[in-house]
Amino acid sequence: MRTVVAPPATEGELSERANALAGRSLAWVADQRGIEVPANLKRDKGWIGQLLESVLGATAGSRAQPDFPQLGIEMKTLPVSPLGAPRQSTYVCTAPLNSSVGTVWKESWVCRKLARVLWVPIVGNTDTPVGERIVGGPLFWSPDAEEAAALQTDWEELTDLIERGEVWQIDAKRGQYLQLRPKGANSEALVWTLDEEGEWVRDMPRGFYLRARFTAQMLKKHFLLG
DNA sequence: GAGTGATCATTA
DNA sequence: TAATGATCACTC
Repeated sequence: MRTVVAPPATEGELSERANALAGRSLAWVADQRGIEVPANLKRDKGWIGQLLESVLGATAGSRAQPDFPQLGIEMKTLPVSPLGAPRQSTYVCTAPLNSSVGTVWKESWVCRKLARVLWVPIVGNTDTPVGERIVGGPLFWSPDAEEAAALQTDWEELTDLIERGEVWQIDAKRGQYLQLRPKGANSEALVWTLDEEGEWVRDMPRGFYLRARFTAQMLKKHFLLG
């Protein structure tokens, strides 16, 4: 059995661990943990994220909590091209379609999840073998006033529609930076939600995602200021 | 090529 | 079933 890496006690310690991985290949990182590198991610879509969680000492599991509960930090890998451009949108959290709570931005899952994030860029293209992709320099991030305001605007628009029972007419085109997309095992997956008339109906589970243009701007700011 | 909608694995 | 980790794959 593999040993478990103890959670970092401080953000500084987490930063040290993350920086120690910068420049390393995923094959090297996986070898540290005695983990095999899959030929492709077709059936292991979350492999990179779970590998990094394992090596950094994040709490394993799929609980609705930050990866580092004591530090209040969420870790996310970010696939980027060799030029540094994000290749995909980033999943934030599940959208609550059936709960009557959290209608205030500051208390929302999105706001709390993004309050403090450790971004770990993974450099490579789709055709780059998984093991040859390189871990980039970590970025500890919190949204600035501008970013927070933009996210809040998008979140409020989407949340308002959910509350009005109009989830069925939301598609991924809404939202400047934050979008709502299907997030289930497949298109057949169902969850309970309320329609316009307050009747319980079944619909697709959804999740909030950050558009690539948002993370691209974020990296650009960091690059220019750093 | 970008972006949306679909999908895969695992754990609680 | 619902949450986590995301990328795949098809359409435009």
